[in-house]
Amino acid sequence: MITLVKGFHDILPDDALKWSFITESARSCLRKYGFREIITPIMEKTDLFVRGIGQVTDIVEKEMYTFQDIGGESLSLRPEATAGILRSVIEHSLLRKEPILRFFTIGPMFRRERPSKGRFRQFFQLNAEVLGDDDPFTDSETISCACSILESIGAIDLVVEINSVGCKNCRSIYRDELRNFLKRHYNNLCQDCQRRMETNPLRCLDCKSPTCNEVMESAPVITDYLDKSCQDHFSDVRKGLDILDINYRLQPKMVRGLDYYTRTAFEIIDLELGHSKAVGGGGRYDSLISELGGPDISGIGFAIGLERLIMSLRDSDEKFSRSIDLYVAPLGDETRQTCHKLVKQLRDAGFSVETKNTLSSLKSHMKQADRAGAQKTIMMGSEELARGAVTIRDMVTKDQSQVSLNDIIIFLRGDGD
RNA sequence: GAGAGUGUAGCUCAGUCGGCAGAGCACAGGGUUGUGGCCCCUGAGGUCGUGGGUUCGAGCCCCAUCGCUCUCCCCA
Repeated sequence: MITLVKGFHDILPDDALKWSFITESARSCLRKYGFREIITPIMEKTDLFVRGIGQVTDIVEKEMYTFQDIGGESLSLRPEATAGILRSVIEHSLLRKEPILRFFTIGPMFRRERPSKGRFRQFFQLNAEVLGDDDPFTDSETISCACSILESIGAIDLVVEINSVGCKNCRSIYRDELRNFLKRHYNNLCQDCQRRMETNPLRCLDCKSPTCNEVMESAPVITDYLDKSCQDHFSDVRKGLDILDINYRLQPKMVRGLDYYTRTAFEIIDLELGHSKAVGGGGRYDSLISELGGPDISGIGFAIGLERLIMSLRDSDEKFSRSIDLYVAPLGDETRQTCHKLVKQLRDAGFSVETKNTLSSLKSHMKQADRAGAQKTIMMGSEELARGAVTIRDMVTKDQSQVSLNDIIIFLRGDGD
């Protein structure tokens, strides 16, 4: 038997119902916020991610699916969506057609991490980006959009953790301060942090090693090093969140896994799901667009992982039960041709229809109709065939009617919606 | 990468002291010659993860190996 690739997973039909519920809820929510869908390839040139995400991030260092194409070019499966969207926007000069863009995409991302509950190597993300608008209210509006999406699929107890990681200037001042601090505590740091101290000191802040944690208690925090404009921006974002009644708390030590974030950074945590696990996160990026060759404008975006949301939905919910309009049960060999045709006519008329072509007993047809969640079952045996009629059974009320072949569609439409 | 757990029917899992391979659910047929869900009966379904060893005899004991799950970690 050939099995799944480790860390990859199938979405089987029962879960696929939840999947479409989530993506459809999200789409309708995103449309309300003015986002339009964009679909970019799952593979890009490796350099896009190296330049976009940052060379020394964990993702680029050891988690990308990177390989050499036959032509010798290095390609990678996308570990996140933003870089690809920006590449596309820049490549097609979309920002010349309109100054502000709101795009979203839903699709698979790939990271070669260790799989665990709700964490996979191929995972689906919903990703939304606002480009060309750095007003603080755009930040709070975007965060509010992310919360709305989660609420539309049933999340009740959300809290937004928010921080400002500053612009390039204040961050470089802070980074030096932090590095000085880390040097003084070098011996108490874990190996990773000793290395990260030079390459990417901010990552030390959310190191989970207990000793590092202790050290970090007294570390300087970024919010004390923000310049005037970053401070103002951050405080206006918070004002926006207050206006929109969004439940948030400040998290001065939060940093993101990707290097490109500046100023606003946030994670959304579903307290209901427990484990203080983030169901989404994102932030603002001031220079990413220009670094990728686009105009010097700012953007903000967020990502929501879908697997955990699917897990949080209940199987028993009626929304996720199998259902079709009609089941057609031909009884006896002589009715099969007429039924074969009838099924096609019903489908052409817009009904979802199942049947079983193999000759079988009525009992077996009924079981199949029940399993398929048919609203009505249409039966035809030799008697009905002779009269040019069918028997239609309502599977809920058990009422049965004799209906002439010519009147079936009228009967079904008059009876239903 | 570190730690722990677990592999037996399609699924969830029992399997006592080493002695014929089991249950529930699901599936198929019947009870009901043309009526689903509930009930009853019957049936089909197994390389006990894999390879070796001990033994008259191994699902069970020993060794090796592989897979999966969870935790740490990292994130979304």
